[in-house]
Amino acid sequence: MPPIRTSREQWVEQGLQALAAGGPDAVRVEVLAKALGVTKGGFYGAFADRDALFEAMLDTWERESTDEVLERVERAGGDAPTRIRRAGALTFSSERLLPIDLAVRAWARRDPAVAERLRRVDDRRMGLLRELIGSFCADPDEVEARSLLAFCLAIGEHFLAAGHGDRTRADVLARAGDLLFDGPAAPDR
Amino acid sequence: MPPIRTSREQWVEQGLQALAAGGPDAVRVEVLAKALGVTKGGFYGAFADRDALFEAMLDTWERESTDEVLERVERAGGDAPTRIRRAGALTFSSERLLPIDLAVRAWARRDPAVAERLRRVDDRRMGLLRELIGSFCADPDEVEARSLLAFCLAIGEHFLAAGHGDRTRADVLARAGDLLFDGPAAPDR
DNA sequence: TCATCTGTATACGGCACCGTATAAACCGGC
DNA sequence: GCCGGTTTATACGGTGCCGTATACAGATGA
Repeated sequence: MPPIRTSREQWVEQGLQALAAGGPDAVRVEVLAKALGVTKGGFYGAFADRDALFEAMLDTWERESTDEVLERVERAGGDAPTRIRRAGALTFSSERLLPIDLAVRAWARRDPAVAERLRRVDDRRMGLLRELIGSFCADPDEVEARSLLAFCLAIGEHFLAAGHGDRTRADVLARAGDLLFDGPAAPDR
Repeated sequence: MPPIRTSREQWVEQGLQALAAGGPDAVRVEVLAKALGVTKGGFYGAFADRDALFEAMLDTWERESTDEVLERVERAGGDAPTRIRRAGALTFSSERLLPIDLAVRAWARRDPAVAERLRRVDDRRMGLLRELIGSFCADPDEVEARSLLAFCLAIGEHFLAAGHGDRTRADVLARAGDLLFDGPAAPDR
């Protein structure tokens, strides 16, 4: 028996790249096949149909975005702030995960099944943020508000087109992070 | 000569609704025609092609999102905080503008021409935020950081799926707004 | 009333894509 | 070498959509 020339994983990976670049409407079986250097002939041996590919893509994304990130973070250890920053970096500085994440977010606005998966992922991330911020902020309401602000900053930043005059986006982000991750009576710096 | 039965404005409006509901890929000439109760026959008298409709849609969106909002805000008057809150409400509490805004944001990530328009719109909005926050915060770097946080909160909130336990999203948003729109030495509440 | 002008319905060719069917290419085991 | 099973190339029918061409309908102005 010949080895599998194009595995399910390859189709999923190519599908995720297409999703990141052009949204779910850009995930076309024949286009993926061309990108893989084959025709669509083999696709329907690995997947029942296009929807089955979507399911597999979302499975992969969900696992990579939560379990794999958290596992790596826990293995590396460190205190709460360190762990959180590492988790954020693994997700939102990832050349691979970030564009997929943003595409899934836009997709979730018009597909309830995607929205439910995103909710599972985001709930775990919010849990981490609460853990970090709760380590220096006592008021639970304020912990929740700061966590939401931090999460919205990490996501919304990529959907915002405004400039900042002389400053760079990185400068402003750094300062915003200081505001969020300092206690309420922080001295001016 | 018969009156125009389906005006450019009607095509644009239907196109914006489709954009809001399903992204640019959902803006299909024949689908819009069916929604308007006509066939696509008349479309190509009003627009050269589908791209011309996109241009007109973005023109309308850009004008409604900036000039019309700002004009109404200035006409209503009030101090800086009042004007800003009114501008935010007109945009992000609008059943009409909000979904279009979010769709344009996702679209801008893969179309440079859309990204440039969004930048013009966002720059004006950031200008307003600086004006509000500058009215009670002296440090320009902090003004910029708080403005970015506020803008990211307004946008990112709609791309975030996480829940907040017993609290409602509105509760958490209100508390986050307090954090942003109070001075740095705000007393606990 | 009739010519005319304008927006529309309809029909068409073309393209991209989905999912199926079938046959050929391929490799491990005999 | 040959077999058997698996993967793939190719061809096909079907669908949905774009943009064009053409004919029709209805209001307007002579």
